[in-house]
Amino acid sequence: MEKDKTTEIDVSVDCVLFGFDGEELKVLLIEQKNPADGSLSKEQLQMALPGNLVDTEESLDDSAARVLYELTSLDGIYLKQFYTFGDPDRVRGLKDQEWLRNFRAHPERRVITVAYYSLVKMDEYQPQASSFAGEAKWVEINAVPQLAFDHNEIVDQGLAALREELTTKHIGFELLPEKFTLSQLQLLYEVILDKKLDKRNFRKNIKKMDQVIPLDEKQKGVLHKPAQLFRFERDENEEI
Amino acid sequence: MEKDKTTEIDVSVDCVLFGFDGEELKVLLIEQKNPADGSLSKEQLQMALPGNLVDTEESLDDSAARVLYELTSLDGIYLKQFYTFGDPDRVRGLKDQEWLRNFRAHPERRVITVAYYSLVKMDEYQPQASSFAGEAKWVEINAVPQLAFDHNEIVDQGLAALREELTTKHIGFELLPEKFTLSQLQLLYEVILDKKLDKRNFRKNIKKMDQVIPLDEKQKGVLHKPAQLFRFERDENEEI
DNA sequence: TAAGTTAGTGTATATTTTACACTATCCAAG
DNA sequence: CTTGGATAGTGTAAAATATACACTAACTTA
Repeated sequence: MEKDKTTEIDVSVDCVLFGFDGEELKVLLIEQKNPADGSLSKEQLQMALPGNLVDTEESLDDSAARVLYELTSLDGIYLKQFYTFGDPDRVRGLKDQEWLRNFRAHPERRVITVAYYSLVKMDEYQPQASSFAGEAKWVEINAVPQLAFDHNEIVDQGLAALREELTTKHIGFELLPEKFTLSQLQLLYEVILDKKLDKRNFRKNIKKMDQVIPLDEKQKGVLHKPAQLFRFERDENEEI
Repeated sequence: MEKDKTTEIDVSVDCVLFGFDGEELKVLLIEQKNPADGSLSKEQLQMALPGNLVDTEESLDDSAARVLYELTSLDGIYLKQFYTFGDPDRVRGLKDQEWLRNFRAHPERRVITVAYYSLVKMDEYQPQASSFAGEAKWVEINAVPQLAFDHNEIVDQGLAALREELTTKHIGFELLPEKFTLSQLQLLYEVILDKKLDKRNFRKNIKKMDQVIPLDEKQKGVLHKPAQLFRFERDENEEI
């Protein structure tokens, strides 16, 4: 009698894509270009995280990678599941947000979303004419507007997860160009953690991890003492 | 054209229920009593984690609490989401496990599961004639047999999450009776972390958290020096 | 009252974290 | 070619934290 049950629930993934432009930490958000019914004024337009329904034969990780790829054409990017959001009314029944529901889910069904965050080198990123029917924009993390659904909460938790992972596993390199200086790296840490760090202590810490490798090369064309360049070497046993 | 999509995916929750009997760390597993078709020999019987499909109007957290309640009649228990497992074939298509699918999902649909772990005081636990059609058993964590689906992986990751949370947030008290001695608490830590701890250092650590409150009461009826009893006081800003 | 058993306690050492300031090197401008 | 502006790069002392370690106290039972 319990046989052949199904749930009336849709499953999506959402990605909190972090990027760093050398100064500020940003999040990639998408925006509806032309609301289908024209009923939304400029003010009512809301941005949202890139996300999509999970395909029937696709793992959650693959689905998140697909969302990321469709948006950025980037592949092999650091991508990590951090939480699943599943309140019954987190998506359904929000009158203002018809346009978003249109490409996300059946209007009668609730949707739970498995959230990932991802670190993208902004210089490699190519905005893509979207399968999301929206325009992608980098938004400074402290200037994220009110988003659709519960996406503000997802961004907040994603940032918390990023901070945690940055301090314990030092994943920050993923956001920098191939060759970087220690000052650039420090600035990245400071921006993500939102606090100043001590230069000498920071360098001590970084140098005792042996994934940071000095190159035979210095910064060029700067109007001050040029810094040593470094590259990051991934751990053997690490997946992406 | 992307409108009215739905996913062909079922959503369940699974709970890794940890219990401590004063000596060993245990996990609650359920076992099928009478395979419907009688085709499964003793050897083929597999145990599984308690879990269930998420109801249409129920949040994921509520769903996990319900599974826990249906199994133990316990309420207000520490319960934490730790990961969502969603490989396309993690449930569907496993021939040996028809009986489990019978009460879990439609045989044609894949199911993703949001995994929670939970800490249960074993002395308060009352095994319940099950809505799971199976018998519940506490199994020592190091003696967990091969389980159904990907449930061994879920147990492993649940244990890892428990360890993490124990060391950072000291949630272990949830597993002990109301009044406990520091030796009992230390043993609990040792069993979960699977390593010996230094008695004096452990006590120093515990005593500098001010959630552990000494009572005016000592152990009775033991054949050695009776220990001071303590109780745990929850943080103000903590949810369950 | 002696033997068995676990409770309970402090100190010295090692390790990790923090705080802190000056010299070096490049570029551009005068 | 000298000076000023800018960031790079470096070491040490003090504080805080973590570790290692062994004996006395209190109860029960024989």
